Amino acid sequence: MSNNIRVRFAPSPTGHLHVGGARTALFNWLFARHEGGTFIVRIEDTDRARSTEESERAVLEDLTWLGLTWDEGPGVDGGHGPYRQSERLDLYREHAERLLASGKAFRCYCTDEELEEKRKTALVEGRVPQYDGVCRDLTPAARKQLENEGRSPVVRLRAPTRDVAVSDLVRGDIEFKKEMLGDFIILRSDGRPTYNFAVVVDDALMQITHVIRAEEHLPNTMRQVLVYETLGYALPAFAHVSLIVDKDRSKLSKRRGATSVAEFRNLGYLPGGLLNYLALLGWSPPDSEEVMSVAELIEKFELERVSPSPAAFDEDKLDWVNAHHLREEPLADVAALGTRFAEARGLVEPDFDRFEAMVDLAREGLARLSDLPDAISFFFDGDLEVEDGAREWLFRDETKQLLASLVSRLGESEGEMDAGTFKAALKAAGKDAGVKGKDLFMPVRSALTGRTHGPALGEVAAVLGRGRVIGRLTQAEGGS
RNA sequence: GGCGCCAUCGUCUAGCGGCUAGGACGCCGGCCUCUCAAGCCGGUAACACGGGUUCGAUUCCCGUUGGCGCUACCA
Repeated sequence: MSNNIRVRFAPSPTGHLHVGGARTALFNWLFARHEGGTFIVRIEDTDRARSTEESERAVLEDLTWLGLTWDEGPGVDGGHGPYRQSERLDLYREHAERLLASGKAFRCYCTDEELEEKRKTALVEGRVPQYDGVCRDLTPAARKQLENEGRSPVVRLRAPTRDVAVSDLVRGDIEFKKEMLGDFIILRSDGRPTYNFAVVVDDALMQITHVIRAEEHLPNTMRQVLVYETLGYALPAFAHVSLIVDKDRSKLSKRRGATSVAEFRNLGYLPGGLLNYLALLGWSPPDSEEVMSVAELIEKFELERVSPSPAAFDEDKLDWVNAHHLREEPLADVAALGTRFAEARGLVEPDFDRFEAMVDLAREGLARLSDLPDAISFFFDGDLEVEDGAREWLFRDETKQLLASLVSRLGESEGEMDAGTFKAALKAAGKDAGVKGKDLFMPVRSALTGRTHGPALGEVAAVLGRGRVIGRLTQAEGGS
């Protein structure tokens, strides 16, 4: 069932899942599903100051809501765990120990202040700030001395000084100059690993074959390649996808609107709609069919068709994609997702079939589920809100007679009232009153829904049911 | 500052040396229709700039400009 392709999504639990992260996760997931590989989720929580369990829960929840389920990760053991970096500390220590023993890494006793001082001086003198290697070849005696001063060392990699070339699946060949970095830290003074070290140890141990991540990590790739090499592990393939930016080309910011998956969920977007839109940001299908189900995305997805340039988030198009999903996804799913939006507005319908029927009629005109309550509120009992435009139709001279005629026509039919019987009665009543077209429909629509816009009238009447229809017509007739 | 990435309609994109530069969102019209949507038809709008390479560049190379990222004991 699965081949040897293994990819991972590695979020740091510092808040809700961002749409950028969601897209990275999506590309990994689609690639894995398309290739029949394994999708792994790994929690990068080595930054203890910012990571919280609550955030981890939130991120995992967001992924689950999107349907991006993992084959290995928190809660799903696949033999390469644990899947939380905070639980893998011994692994990093062992690897660092190994490098220390072979002389490929060394302990550095420089303090933050000393380093900061040197950095400033370098900047002032117009040099590139870089670790100067003072602790590179400390004698055991010198180290003892420094430790006696109470300094706790970090571990630095003895970085090979040479250019590094990487072949990226979406960007082609990239070359990093050797001047770019000095001996960088792999283990902090408290024994926790730095990002670039932990990532490599984890990716190697978890046998990740394709590292698909955001472009912001591109410069890190050089360090990581060096770590792979000194550790003696084989390099994975890299694919750096572009960033999602704002309309004004800057980083996606909160102030401009929703940025997290949770926010989009609350705004009434469907998981399938959001996923579809996100996929279109930086990837294009081989055909020109842009509205796709998850199954179609999996079938069509290829890394070769991922674009290297940053993409701006466009809510208009998201709405358009979501609107399509709203009316094309299974009615039961849409209705189930819509329930909480309706109930939040006090629109509770115990009969799910009837609720489904309402959603079915309303979804034609919706872009998001948050618009659902407004679109179906008139189906519910209680005081019917009547718009000004609707009131005008009700006050017309001919309306009273028309409605009376319709009530009596409806009285002639028996049993269930479906859209067909209602329409037949409507037509007959129209003949009685000598009106047709707009003059026939609008007064009735107004009486039944209190509005001048809405789904097909016959279907609306059927969902309302004979009792409500006659009740509302009678009430409107009396009031007109 | 240094290093790196990116550059086709307002936006998402197709294009992989020869195209009237295609599609989608949006916008503007029209059709359909009881209405709103949807749907259908039509319109609007782009190869950042300058050098090369080539018979021929949107496409390949270099530079400029612009945008973004990295430059932490954050990820």
